Amino acid sequence: MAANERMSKRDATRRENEARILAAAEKVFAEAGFGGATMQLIADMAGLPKANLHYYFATKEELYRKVVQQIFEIWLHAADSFDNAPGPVEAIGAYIDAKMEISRRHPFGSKVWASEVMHGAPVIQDYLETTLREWTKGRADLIQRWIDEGKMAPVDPRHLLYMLWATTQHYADFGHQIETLNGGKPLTDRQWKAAKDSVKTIILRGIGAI
Amino acid sequence: MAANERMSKRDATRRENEARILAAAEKVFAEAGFGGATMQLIADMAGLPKANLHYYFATKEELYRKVVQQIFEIWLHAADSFDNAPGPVEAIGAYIDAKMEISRRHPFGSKVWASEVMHGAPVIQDYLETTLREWTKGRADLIQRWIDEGKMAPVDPRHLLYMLWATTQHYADFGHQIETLNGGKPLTDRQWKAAKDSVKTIILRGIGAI
DNA sequence: TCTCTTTCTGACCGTATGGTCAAGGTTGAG
DNA sequence: CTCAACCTTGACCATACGGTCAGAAAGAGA
Repeated sequence: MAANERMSKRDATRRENEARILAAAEKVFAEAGFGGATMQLIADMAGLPKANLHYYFATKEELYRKVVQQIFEIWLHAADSFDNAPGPVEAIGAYIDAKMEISRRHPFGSKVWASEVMHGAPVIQDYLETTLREWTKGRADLIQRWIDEGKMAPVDPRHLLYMLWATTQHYADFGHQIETLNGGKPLTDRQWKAAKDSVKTIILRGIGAI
Repeated sequence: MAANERMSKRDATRRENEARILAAAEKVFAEAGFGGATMQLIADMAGLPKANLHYYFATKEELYRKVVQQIFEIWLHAADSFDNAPGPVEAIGAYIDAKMEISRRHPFGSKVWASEVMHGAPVIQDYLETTLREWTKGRADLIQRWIDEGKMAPVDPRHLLYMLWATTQHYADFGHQIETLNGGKPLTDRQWKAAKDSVKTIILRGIGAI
């Protein structure tokens, strides 16, 4: 269906239902894990009968796979921040901003992703071995080039990438812990900014880019 | 029972069985999540009939709680590295070493801990609010003192701590991803050392301590 | 050895879950 | 208006799971 065609009522309903189900599933999978999540709970949260879920998504696995893929897309898109930057300060700074923003806006997705990887990536192992592996190699090469050009200190590019992932995703995956240590209150706008700035400052200075 | 008393056969068996069950449970909970883990699987892995598990641990929740508590102990013990150090370089360096070693030696425990926190800490919320909160405040104050004394750059102590946790635990929690990006092979001794050094270098330079 | 306590285990039970299905309702092209 | 395709849903099913229990086995103390 082309974008300029008028959408039929059916198409609109389908699209909306799928979106509701996916959103509900993301939340339930994040909060209960794959094994702890139930189709009934997802259905209730989406406001649909359980049998209807199985009309749109044949099995729990299929629904889960869609959720994980959706997250992977967002995740990869943030990687764009890395490109078209003259040097490490701009690239890594923008990447940290983007990933921190994802942690803030998509905490459920981040948790589902973390859970998937922690359990051995049963669903997205092929993505790890293809897309992610290539992406990582490309960025590691880029970082190495910056090092060779004297734009930053000689650090292991891969461990730097792991550090970026770990630090930014921590704010989503361990958000509950952070909230608890913040007096039980979610981080405010100001605190999120402070978090971003802290991470950027420490890492950029840590790699000798500033 | 005092330590110098001879242990009866019964006591020895009990101790051994509990240890086997806890080890098996840690692995299964880490790999499948609480919801995905089954008592049958834990029993098989421990080499005991399922009914026997329920003799030692009344419910799945109780077994899980023991596993999580065990991990928290190890986690807290690593925190000792922070003490009795003259300044940030020694303290944070030792802490990174200790936590990286835990990630390497107790990857299952780390995953269970991560999973527990990600799911809202249903079991160890009270620990977060008491022990962890106090520990964090103490170390944050200590870091602030170092800043005031000019031993390191002014960074937000709490965000620094989060960064330490995130970065070190990442090597356990996302170990599968790292292994995949390492050509499907676990990190070698040399690579673990490189990881530790990278983390220490970037962070210690990042906080202006070296 | 005898006896009491602790430990072990196969068989069993109620429940919750993922998934199915048939019947009825709704939509839209021709 | 018609009808075929599509969507919705309550009721249902088979299975797998956590947990129970009665009785057998093994150990400890006398």
